Amino acid sequence: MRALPAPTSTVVTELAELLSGPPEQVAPLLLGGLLSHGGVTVRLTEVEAYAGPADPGSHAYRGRTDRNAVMFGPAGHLYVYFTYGMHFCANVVCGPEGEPSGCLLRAGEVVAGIDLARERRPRSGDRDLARGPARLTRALDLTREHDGADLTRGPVRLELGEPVDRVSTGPRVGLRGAPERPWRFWVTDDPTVSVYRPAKALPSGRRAGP
DNA sequence: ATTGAGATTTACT
DNA sequence: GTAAATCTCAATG
Repeated sequence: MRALPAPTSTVVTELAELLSGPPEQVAPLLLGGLLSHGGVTVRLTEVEAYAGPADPGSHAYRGRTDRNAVMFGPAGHLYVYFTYGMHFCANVVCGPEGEPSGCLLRAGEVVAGIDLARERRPRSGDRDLARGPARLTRALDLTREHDGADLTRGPVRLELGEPVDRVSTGPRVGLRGAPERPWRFWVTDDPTVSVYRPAKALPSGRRAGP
C-alpha cells in the first residue's frame, strides 16, 4: 500500500471535534460513515455507545487494563479487543481525553473491495459480510495490531458521510449486568443491520425473570 | 425461523 | 471457576 497524502487540517480538526462529544451523541453521526482498511470499505449501519467509567456495560467500567488502555486516550483512535477466545471487535474511541468512551462498530455494508471481503468470509452471502461486530473486523482484516490506530492518518481510515435519513435506537446487545439504555443505533430498515438474539438467560435451572 | 453446543482469551470473584 | 460488547455449524419446526 502506498503512503497516502497527509489529510488536510480542516478534515482532521472536524473529525476530532465531532468525536470528542459524548458517545451517545457521536454514535448516530457514525452511521453512514465509511471505514476503510486492507482494501475494503464498509459503510457503517449499526453502532453502540459505551459511556465512560460510569457505564457498567463498558470495558472501562472497572478501570484501565492492558486491553482497554486505548479507550483512556484521545478520541478518533480505534480500540480493538479480542473476545470469546476467537473474535475481534472494534470501537471508535470518543469523548474528551481521560474519559474512556467509545462506539462499538456492530455492522456495515461492504461498498468497496467486496472480492477481498468475500475471500475473508467465504461462507457469507454479501449481505452478511460485515453484519455483526466480529464479522465486520474480519471483513476489514482488523486485529489487535490495529488497536490504537489513528483514524485520521491510516492505514485504518474513517470518513463521516452524509447524515442518514432515518435512525432507529434500541437496547444494546449481549449485555447481562448493565442497566438498559437505548444506546444501540442503526440505519432504519437497512438489511445489513445485525439481528442477533439477546443475551442468553442464566445457566440451566435458573431463569432470568418474568 | 429458532435452538443449542463449541471455540478458548481476558478479567474478575 | 465463570462470564463475556460473538459467530458458526448442525439439527429441528
